[in-house]
Amino acid sequence: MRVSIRRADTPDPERPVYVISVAASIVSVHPRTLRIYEDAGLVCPARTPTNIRLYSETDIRRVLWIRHLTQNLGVNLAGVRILFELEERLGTRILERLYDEGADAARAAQDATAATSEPSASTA
Amino acid sequence: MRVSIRRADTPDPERPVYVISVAASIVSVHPRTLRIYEDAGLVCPARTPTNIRLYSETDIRRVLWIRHLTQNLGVNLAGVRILFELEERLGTRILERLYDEGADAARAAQDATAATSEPSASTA
DNA sequence: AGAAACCTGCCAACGTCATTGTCAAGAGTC
DNA sequence: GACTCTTGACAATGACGTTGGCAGGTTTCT
Repeated sequence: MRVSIRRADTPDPERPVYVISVAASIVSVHPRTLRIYEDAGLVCPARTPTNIRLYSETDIRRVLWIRHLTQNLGVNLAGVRILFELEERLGTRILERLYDEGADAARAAQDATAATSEPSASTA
Repeated sequence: MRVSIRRADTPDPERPVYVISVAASIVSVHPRTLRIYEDAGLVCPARTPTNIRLYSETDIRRVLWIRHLTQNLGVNLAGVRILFELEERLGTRILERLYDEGADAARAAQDATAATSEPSASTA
């Protein structure tokens, strides 16, 4: 019957599942960095009733965007905040355009390195 | 009939008029800074046939945006470049929204008085 | 012609930021 | 009970933004 607690059968990207150490290893950053992002208002992971951070897939995706913007495009956290707020205000997926743009630049730059496992354009 | 060389009777904001020292004093920065902005691809002042930079009103406006974004909002030059490219891609005046946003933040920060005529659509 | 301002390129200083890292004391989880 | 989480502080490293100077050369104005 399997009426047990539902696990991966509900692929809700909003569901908070990853504790900070797991989230940090997923996105390959120090847990400290994730806390800094949160202090900067760039990610808002859920909390357990006992105050433990839990990151959802959406949170992870968001962090990957921050990494892409800061590491690949050189934008600082203030710029990331502006872009996020802008996207929210415009209700548009401007980040995807940015990613395409970055991809264009990167491709034009060296063209090598296929296998782009970066934040995929979910496209809704 | 005054068919002489036309001066201020053509208020074309695109016309290159200010040499770098004048432009720098207008926007209150070091000439060095303007050259850095140009190296970063953020402004492209015209040049005389003998290679002297000439800034138009539009260029000045653009530099003032850079100053606003960097000094008031803390965005770095990479972020400014992204925002400029984004605005160009979208064909929208997103910078003005940013300015309103910054004005809102500043007003809300120091002008703690109520009387808010707008129900800022946060809450999500 | 001569002074002043422009050009490019380099270097340097100062403050700030981004990231990682650690240590502490306390609380939650397995 | 051992491990991981919480916040808060402190520090080191590397990079960036801005101003500033200096070199040697060209353009502009008087």
